[in-house]
Order: sequence, then C-alpha cells, then structure tokens
Amino acid sequence: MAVTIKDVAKKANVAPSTVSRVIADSPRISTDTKKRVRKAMKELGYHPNVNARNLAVRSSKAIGVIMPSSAETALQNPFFPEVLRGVGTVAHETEYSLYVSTGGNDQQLYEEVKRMVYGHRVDGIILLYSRMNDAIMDFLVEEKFPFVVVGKPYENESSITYVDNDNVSASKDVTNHLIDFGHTAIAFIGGTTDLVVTKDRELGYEQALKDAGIPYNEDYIIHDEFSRSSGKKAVEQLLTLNHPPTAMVLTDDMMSLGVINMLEEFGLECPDDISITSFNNLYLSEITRPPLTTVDIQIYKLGIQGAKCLIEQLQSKDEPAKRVIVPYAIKHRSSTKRLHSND
Amino acid sequence: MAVTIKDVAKKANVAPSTVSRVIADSPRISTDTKKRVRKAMKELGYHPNVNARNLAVRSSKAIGVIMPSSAETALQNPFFPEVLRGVGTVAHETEYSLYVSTGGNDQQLYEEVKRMVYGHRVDGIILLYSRMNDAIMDFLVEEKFPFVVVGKPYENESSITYVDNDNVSASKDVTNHLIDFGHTAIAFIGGTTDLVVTKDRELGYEQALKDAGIPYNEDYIIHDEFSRSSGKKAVEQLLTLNHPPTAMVLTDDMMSLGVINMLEEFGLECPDDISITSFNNLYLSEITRPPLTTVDIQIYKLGIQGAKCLIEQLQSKDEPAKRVIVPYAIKHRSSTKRLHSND
DNA sequence: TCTTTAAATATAAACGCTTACATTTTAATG
DNA sequence: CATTAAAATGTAAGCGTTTATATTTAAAGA
Repeated sequence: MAVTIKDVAKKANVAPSTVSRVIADSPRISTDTKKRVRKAMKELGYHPNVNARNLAVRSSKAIGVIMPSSAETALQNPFFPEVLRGVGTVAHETEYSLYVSTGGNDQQLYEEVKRMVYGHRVDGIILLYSRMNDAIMDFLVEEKFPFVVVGKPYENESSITYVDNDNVSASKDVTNHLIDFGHTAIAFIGGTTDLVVTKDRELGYEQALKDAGIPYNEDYIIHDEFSRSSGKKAVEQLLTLNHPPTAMVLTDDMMSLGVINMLEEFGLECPDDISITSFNNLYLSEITRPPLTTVDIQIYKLGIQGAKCLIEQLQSKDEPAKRVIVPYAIKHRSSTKRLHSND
Repeated sequence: MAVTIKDVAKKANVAPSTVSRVIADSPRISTDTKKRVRKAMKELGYHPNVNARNLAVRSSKAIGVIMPSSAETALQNPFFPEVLRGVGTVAHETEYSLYVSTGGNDQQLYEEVKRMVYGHRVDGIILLYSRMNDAIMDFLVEEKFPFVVVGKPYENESSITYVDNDNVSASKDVTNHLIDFGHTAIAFIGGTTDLVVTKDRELGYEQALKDAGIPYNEDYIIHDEFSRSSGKKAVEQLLTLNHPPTAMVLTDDMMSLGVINMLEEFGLECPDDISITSFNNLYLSEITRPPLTTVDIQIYKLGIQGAKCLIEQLQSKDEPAKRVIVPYAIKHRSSTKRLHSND
C-alpha cells in the first residue's frame, strides 16, 4: 500500500498525531520537528489520503456543480462551460475539487444530487440554472444543504444566496434600443417558461413596450428551449403572421444563430429586413454575420461569484444569504437597424 | 450526526456487518433479514457515507477528467463539453462520479493531477488531449496509474489505451475532396504542432498532395491554437502570399468560423473565392454561412468509448492496452466548390 | 532545589465502512 | 437422533486520518 502517516511518523521518530499536526502546520509543533517530519515525508514520498481525511473531518473539500438535466442540449450551449470555467478558477484557488453532474434526465439528476449530498461527496452545491418548482432546489433547502444558485430562485428569494444579472433591466434596455430604432412590431423569443431567467427577460420586454405605449401582442411571444432548432421553429411561426415583426428580442445567442440562419431561408436578411437583439455575448456572437447586438451578461464572472459565495458559506457556518448582481453591458454590433432606413 | 450503519443495525436487530452486506446485496444474507434491514434503512433515512466506504475499499468510484491547461481557450471549444457529455453518460450508468480538472496553466494542472492520484480522489483518469512530451502523461505511466487518452499518445502507443479517429485518413480524404474539385493551391491550417492530432492531420494532408503529385509548399502550412483569433491571423498571412491558396484544410470548426469571418473582411467569399474543409462537425458547422463541409469525428462517441475503456481497465486489473478507432464521416455541405466553375 | 506553568509531543478514541474469520443456526444425512 | 455440512449472522480488526486528552519535557519562579 501507499505510504501513510504512520510510516512517516516512524521514520521521523514521532507520533502519528505529530505528523498530522505538521501537515496542518500547527503552531504547537516545534520548528525543529517540523523540519524533521517534512524531510521524512519527502523521502518517503508521502501524500495524504483524502478519503481518510474527509472521513475524519466530515467534509470533502469538493463542490458539486449541477447543470440542467437535458445534458443533450445543455452542455452544447457554451454558457455552461463558461460558468464552469469561472467556478473552476476559484475552486482551484481555494483548493476545492469540482464534481460535475452527469444526469441525463430530471430523475437521474435528482438521484445524483442526493448521492452527492447524502454520500458526503461534496460540501456544497452550485446550481447552474433556476426554474420553477424544481425538485432539486426544494430538496436542498429541505436538507439545509449549503448551495448557491446562478440565476434567481423562483421562491425563498431572500433566504437563498444567488448570483444573477438584472435581467429585467437588461431586457428592457435592449427592447428600448429597438424601440429607439423605430420598431414597434417587436417579437420576443425566450426559453421555456419555467426558467426564471425567461420570466425576467420577458418582463423587461413587456415593461419597455408598455412604457412606450406599444400594445402587447400575444402572437409575438414565443417560448421554447434554448437551441438552434427551436429558434428555427420560432421564426417560421412569426413570419407567417399577418403582421410579421420587424424586430426580435432573443434571449440566447445560440438561438439567435438559428434564427438568422432560418431567416435567410425565408429570404430575409438581418438586419436589413429584421433587427435582432440577443443575450449572453458568447464568443460566437461577434463572429456571426451579422455580428450580434447582444447583452454581455459576463458568464465567467457569474461563475466566479457563484463559487465565491458558496465557499464563503462553507467556511463560516452562518453566513447570511446574499444576493450578488453581476452588471451587464450591451454590446452594440450590427444585428439591429433603424426601421425604414433601407439604404 | 447523520444516521450510520450502526443505527440501522440496531434498529433491525442485526450486526453492522449484516447491514453492510445487505447494501452490497450479498447472497450470504437471507431474503428475510434483507427485507428487515432495508426497511430499517428506509425508516431511518440511511445513506452510506462514501468517504468511509472509499477508505475501507481503497477506491473512490470516481474518474478524473483532464482538459488541456489553457482553460481560457480550451473550455470555449464545444469539443470538450461534448466529450464530457459522452464520458458523463457512461459514468452515470456505471455509477462513477466525475471529477474535472480546473487548472489554469500547465503547472497547476500537473499539481491537480498529482492531487487526484496521490490523494486517491479518483480511480482512473481520462486525458482529453494528447501532446508531445506531456508531463502529465509521463507522470501517469510512471505511477502506473490507470488512464486512457482521447487522442493518440505521442509515445508508448502500444502500451496505452486510447480512443481516437483515424485522423491521417480523414485528413487525406478531405484534401482529396479538394483535389477532386480541381484545387492544387491548398493550404493547411492546424493547431499547435505539439498536439498529436495536428501532426496526424497534417500528415494526411501531405500524403494526399503527394499522391496527387502536387508539390509541397511550406508557405501554405500554418500552425496555431484552436481559436477564432488565430484563424484570423492565419488568413491574413495566407492572403498576402504571391499565390494565395484557393482552398484550405482547417482542423477545427471554431477556427473555420474565424477564417470565414476574416475572409469576408478581405472581400472574399467562401466557397466562391475559396474552398474550406473543416473538422469536428460541431453543431455550429451546419448553421454557419456557408454550412461547413467538415469531418464528423463523433465527439460524443469518443467520450463514451474513452470512459468505457477506462472503466473496463478499472474493473479488471490486468486489462490489456486497447486502441479503439471511432469512425469518421465527411459531412458534405457548402463550403467547398469546384475550381474555375464560377457561376 | 523544588514547584508551577507552559510548551511539545504522545496516546488513544473516534470517523463510518468492509471483510476475514469465528460463531451460531438450520438443514441434510446416515 | 446424533453428526456433519451448509447457510446465516456476528465479532473485531482494519482503512488513514484528526483531535481531545494525557503525558513528558523544558523553562520559570520562589
């Protein structure tokens, strides 16, 4: 077997507890013995066994990252890798490990979270999505297990720590941008309605219309998954309307890609025939034709902040529930155009 | 504290060992007591503590997934999430957990791997890249730690289990496709040269040229990271040549995106002015304009197979080194065009 | 020099599980 | 009905740490 604390102890002529204490760099050990023990560790090639340690201290120094269940489409959206990168950065700094979910469907995911929690696999969890009546979130609050959500909780908002953008305001801003450009027939294409983020962005869209005195048109509202195929479907639906929109507020860059593609099939050009605003500012959004006017929600920062909050929560037991709002910024590119100014 | 095996034992009036055996569904326990114990577990809400279990059995039922160090650019390429999805699928089926690397630079990553290995955090490792003189891979063989690589090892090829495509052949095929279309001025833009995959694809490209009797032109070969910005740089370099190429073999869809974008800035259209073949068949590749003719390397399957191989290796100690070649398929779309047939 | 106190280290009991081995119970055999 | 074998369960020793408590050693005070 591998070399243990006892081997080191023997070699350095001390008790195992002493070795343990020099690992923890306890001030109760004289610098002399510390040196001696460290030498022995080096010579033997000692490395602590985390399982044993975790068992003794009842923690795992690991955090679980839960992505939406529909792994099929979820992981395909660069949003997730990008938050993950943020989370990973602070995890690395603080020497936490990252456990990621693998569940394919809702049920599997739920089982997996239970395994993480009950099995003491992780000390805390980061939820990378937020939807209504989510069994997993309910479970976590029920169990009083430390977690933070990236996005806004659909309930218990004040008692759950979360990091989010001000999506209402962001959505209002882009809609206003479209209105400023003279558009009044503005469609909204968002993700599934059970996602809190969709709700918020729709709300912002509505507020902007209302403020501008533009009547709300139900036909202009479409909800679907975040994916390219759904984007296509959405376009089809809108373009066959009597009064097709001249602009659209989309809530995801990937979706926008699909929409623009579909538009072309219908013989329409963006932004000449239709203006588009988007969300996320994925690295793709500046590479598409046209480059997208999109809301930079600072995905990486969302990840950073989420992880930070969680770890704070883990370090001091009764850290209060926090809310951190990551600022957004609209990237004005070329997917929107002033109405009636066909040059 | 949480409910332990002893609590269950007491409640069910059996010895802890019996409970343990029930958990393992050992045939040595009568169905009667099994039932009784299971009932007790349910009533008490028992869940095994993995740390304790791992310590006892000296394993962790977890596999480590190592992505390239430059997390900045790496995770941005949907290739990685997609393999991860494959890996996750089989991990889930076999009840393994997934540990992912978080290291930002080479050194950090190396440290992390050591922590995984020495700390008994994972039972095996999947390397999601393969480059020359990789300290991590060397470390793993040195330690005789179970691992598989997705990609082809740069050395010890016969003693390391890996899953890969036949990249030489694939690259040859796409190059030939270009040649068939009448192109002779064909450039190659690949990732950094220390990546084995780049080597292979370049080799295929060269072979195709040679077979067709087309002289090798060093100016046509460009190496860089897999990213969009590097793609742009590459284009610039090629177009300012005396005899700029009429076609290019690119080794990554993301790069292709950048290239096409850049081409436009130079006033060139793909495929009218220049033909492009690509690799990976990311979901984007059919959404771009033009949709890319690209090699479908079946990323998801690479992940599936990689995980399968690793787990086989973990289950039976002396599983022989394997090589599994995932078949590729060229997706013919609209980014290539017959030379001189300007319609 | 003898206490008293502080500093340094050792002892041993957890942590929650698995498993080799021992023991008891049950069934089978002559 | 005793004997033996097989089946079912129990006992206890790990797995490699941490940590409360005890012990030893060294320094300080009287």
